[in-house]
Amino acid sequence: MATKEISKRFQPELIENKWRKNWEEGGYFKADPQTTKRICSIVIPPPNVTDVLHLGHALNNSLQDMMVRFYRMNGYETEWLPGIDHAGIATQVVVEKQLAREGNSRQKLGRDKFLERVWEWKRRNGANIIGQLKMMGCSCDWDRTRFTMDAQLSKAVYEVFVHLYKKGLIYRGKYIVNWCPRCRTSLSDDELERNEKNGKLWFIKYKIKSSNSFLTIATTRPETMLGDTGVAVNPNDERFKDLIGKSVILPIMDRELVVVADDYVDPKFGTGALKVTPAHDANDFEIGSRHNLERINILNQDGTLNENAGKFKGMDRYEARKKIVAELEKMGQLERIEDYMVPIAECYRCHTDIEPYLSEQWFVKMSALAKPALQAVENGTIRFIPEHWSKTYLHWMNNIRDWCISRQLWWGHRIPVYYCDSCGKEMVAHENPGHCSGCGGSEIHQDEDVLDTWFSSWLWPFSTFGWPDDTLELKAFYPTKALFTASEIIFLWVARMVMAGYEFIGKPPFEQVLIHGTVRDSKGVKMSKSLGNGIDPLEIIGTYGTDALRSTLLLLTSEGQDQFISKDSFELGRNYANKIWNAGRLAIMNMEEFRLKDPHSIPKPLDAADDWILSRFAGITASAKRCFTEYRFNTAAKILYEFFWRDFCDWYLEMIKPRLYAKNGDTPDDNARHVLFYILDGTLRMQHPLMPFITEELWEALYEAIDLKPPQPSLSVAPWIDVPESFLNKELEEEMSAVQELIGAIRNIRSEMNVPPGKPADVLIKPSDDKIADWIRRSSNYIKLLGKVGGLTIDKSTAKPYQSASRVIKGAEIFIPLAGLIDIELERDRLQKEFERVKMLFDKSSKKLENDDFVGKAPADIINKEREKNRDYQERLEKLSMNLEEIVGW
RNA sequence: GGGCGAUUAGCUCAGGUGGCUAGAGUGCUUGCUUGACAUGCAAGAGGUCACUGGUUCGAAUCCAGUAUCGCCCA
Repeated sequence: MATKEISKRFQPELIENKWRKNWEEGGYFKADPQTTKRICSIVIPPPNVTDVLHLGHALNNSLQDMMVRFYRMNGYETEWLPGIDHAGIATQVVVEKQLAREGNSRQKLGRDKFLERVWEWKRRNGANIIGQLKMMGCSCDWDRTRFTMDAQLSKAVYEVFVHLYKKGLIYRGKYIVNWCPRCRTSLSDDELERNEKNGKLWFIKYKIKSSNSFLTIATTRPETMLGDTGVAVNPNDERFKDLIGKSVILPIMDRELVVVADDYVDPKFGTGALKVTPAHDANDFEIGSRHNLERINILNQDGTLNENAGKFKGMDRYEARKKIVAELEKMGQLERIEDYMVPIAECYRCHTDIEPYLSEQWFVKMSALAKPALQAVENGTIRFIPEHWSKTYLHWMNNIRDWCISRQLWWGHRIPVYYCDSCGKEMVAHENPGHCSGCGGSEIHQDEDVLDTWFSSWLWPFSTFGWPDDTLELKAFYPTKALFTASEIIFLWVARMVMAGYEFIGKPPFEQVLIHGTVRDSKGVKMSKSLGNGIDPLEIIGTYGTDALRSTLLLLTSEGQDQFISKDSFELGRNYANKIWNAGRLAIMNMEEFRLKDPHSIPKPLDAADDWILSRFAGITASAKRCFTEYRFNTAAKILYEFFWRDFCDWYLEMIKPRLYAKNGDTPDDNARHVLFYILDGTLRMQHPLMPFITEELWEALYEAIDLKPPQPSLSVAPWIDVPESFLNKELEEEMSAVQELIGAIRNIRSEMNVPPGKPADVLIKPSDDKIADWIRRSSNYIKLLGKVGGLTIDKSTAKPYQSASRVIKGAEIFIPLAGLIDIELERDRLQKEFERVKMLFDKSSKKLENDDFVGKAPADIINKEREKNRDYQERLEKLSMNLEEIVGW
C-alpha cells in the first residue's frame, strides 16, 4: 500500500530491533551440516571474554558479515560460528581487581571458589559480547556459540596435550621466561609492551684475579650482578684477547668469574665486556648455556631478592639496586654513571616491569610442527591478503622458537600432568588417573599451572565443530574458507592454527587469511581501553545506526590499510543510509495502483534512461561480485555506493520523474515503474551484505507497496542480484555519458552566467557529426529536463548567436544566447583558460604521435585512442579560437 | 640492528596486471527549501602524485637509493 507514511529521515532506531528479532526467530543463519549445497564456513576470531567490543571488532565483524551474507545470498550453506575466548591473564586480573575492591583476594577465596567467581563473571560479560555482536547485525549461527573452556573444547585441549606429550613434543624445562612479579605469572613475548625509559648505565670495576688492574663492565641493571657467573667479551676484540680464560672477582660477592669469548658481545656497547647473569637475562642464559656457566637465581617470584642475594635478601629489586650501587661506590668500584635510554618490557595488563626469570615451565617443540605450516604458505595452499603478510609469517616460521605454554594462573585449562606423592612419577592423562601407574599409590596431585590461552585458541577452527569427536559439523565445515584478523596476531594465533590444523586434522584450517588494518583515532593512535581514545560502536549505533557504522567502516577501510577514524566519520554512512531511505521513499510513494506479477520480466521497448540504468546495473553487479569473491570488500562497497548515489539517484531517478508524476491526467508510465522496482529491488539485494537493516526494511516495504508477497521470508535469505548480461549496452552507455557531459556544460554556463535556477534558457547545440546529433536528439527531453532548457535547437549548421555563452565539449558546441546579460570578461577568461588547457593536452598528444618509438612500439589500440584524442583536441581548439575571436566583436 | 608498510587536493583516503585530461568523501566558495532526501541538489576553486636516479615509446603505478613517519622482530 503506497498510502503508508514514510518518514523523510531514516530513523534506524525504529527498525533495527524488529529485524534482529525477526532474523533470530526465523533461524536464517543456522547452517545444516547435511546440506547438499556448497558450503561457506568461517569461525569468528573469538573476542576475549574481558572485552567490550571496540571499533576494531566492529570492522573485523563487519567484514566477516559482509562476506557471509554475500555467500548466503548466493546459494551457499553458510556457517559463521561465533564464540568467545577465556583470556586467561586478562580475565583473572579483572576478577582479582574486583575482589580487591571487596577487600578480598583469590588466595583468601581458594582456587575453587575463585573459579566460581570467574565463571560467574564470564557468564555476564560473555552474554554482553554476544549481545554486541547481534547489535552489529552479525549473521552468526548463534546456536553454535562456543567458549574456549566449554567441555568439548576442553576435551580437545587435553587430547592435544596428551598427543603432543606422547609424541615427545612437550617437555618441561628451566628457561628464562618473562615474569610479571605482580601477576606472578610468566608472559609470552607477545604479552609484553616494550618501551624505552630514561635510565643509567653503571660502569662497575671487576678486579682481575692475580693482578692489580680492573676490568670495567657496563650494565643497566647493577642489582643482577649478584647473580653473575661469568664475563663475556667478543673473540675478535683485541683489547681483551689476553683475558679470555682468566678470572675476575665479582665485587661484594667475591665470586670468581671466568672470562669467556662469545660472538654475541657487541664490542661497541659499553666497555665491550659483558657481565653474564644466566638466570636473569635471556641472552645471558644462551651465553651461559654455550659456556656451561652456573645459573644463580637471586629473585623470588614477587620481585624481592632471595637467599642467594646474601645481605640483600628480602629487599625489593629496585631498592636493592640503590643499595648495591651505593656500596660499590663506597668500595670505589663504581667507575662512572652515564645516562642511557633503557629498553623496558612491561606487563601488558598491569604495566609492572617484567623480570627475566628462570623457572620451570612446559614447552612445545615447534620445529616439526612448523614444517607443513611453512609449506602451506610457500606453495600457496594458504594465501594471505594482502599477500605481503606471508613474508612476515614465513620469517617467523623459519625462526620459530619453542612455545612456553604454562601460565602461573588459576583461570584456564589446568595442565593435565599428575605427580605421585609417593614415588614422584609424572603422569599425563585426559583425567585424573586416581592412582599412580608406577607404585600404585593413591596420593597424587595435579600440576598447579594452567595452559596458555592460545593453547586452546589454536584449536578453534576444529574444536568448535566437535573435534576430537568425529562429527557431521567437522566434516561439513572444516576447513573454513577464510580467517579475518589484524596483523598483531599472525604469530600468536594464525600461525599456530595452521600448525594445529595440519598436526591434528591433516588439513589447513582455512584457505585465505585476510589481514585488515587497525582502526586508529584521528591522530593516528591505536584505539585502546587504557588510552581511553576508543570509540564505542554501540554509541555510534545509537547516534547513527548500525548500517551507518558498518558502511562507514567498510567504505573507509581500504584493504589492509590502517584507518584514522573519528566519531564524525560516521556521518558518511548515515548520509548514505539516508540516501537509500529516500530513494526507497520516492519509489514507494509512486507505486500507487501499480501491480506487478514478475518483477524480473522487463518489458520492451524501454526509454533510453531505462536501458541505460539496466546496462550500468549489469556492469556494476558483475564487478561487485568479482570484488566480493576476491575479498576486496572495500572496493565492492565503493562500487555499490557510487552506483547507487551517482547513477541511480542523481541520473536515473531525475530522468524518470516526469514519467512517474504523470501530469495532466495521464497515468504514470508503468515501464518506468517496473524498471524502478527492478533496480531498487536489485540494489537492496546487492547492498544487503553491507547494510542489512535498512535494505531489509525497504525491501519488505517495496513489495508491500505493490501488494506482492516478498519471494523469500527475509532479504537475508533472498538471492543476491544476477543481472542478465544481455542488459549490457556499451554504446548506449557511451551515448548517455556524452549526454551527461552536455548537460553538465549547460549547467555550467547557467551557473557561471548567473542564469536564475528557475528560468528556462534557450540552448543551441551544434553537433559535429550525425552520430552525435542523433544521440542528442534522442535525449533531448532529458537535456531539457536536467539542464532547465526552454527552446532546444540541434543543428549541425547552427551559427553562434550574438553575445551567447559557449562551451565546447567532445563532438559538440553549445550556445546559450544571453544578449545584454552576458559577462563578456568572464566568458573570455573562461574560454581563454580552456583554450590553454586543451592546447597543452594537444601539444602533449601530438608530441607522442610524432614519436616514432611510440607509434612503432605501443599497442595498436593505445595508438588509435591517442589519435582519436588528438583529433578531438584539435577540433576543440579550432572551435574555441573561433569563439574567442567572435567575442572581440561584442 | 633486521624486516615490513606508508608518503597523492586543507583533512581522511582511492587509484588489481604501467597508456590519466590523477578521482572520492569531507572542508572551502557560489547559487538553490525545485512535489525522495538541506543527512540534500547544482556549479566552482584546490594536486610539479615526498625527493633523486634508473627501466620503458610511455611511470602516481615497476626498480634502486635518500628523507620523513608508522608497525613488527631483536
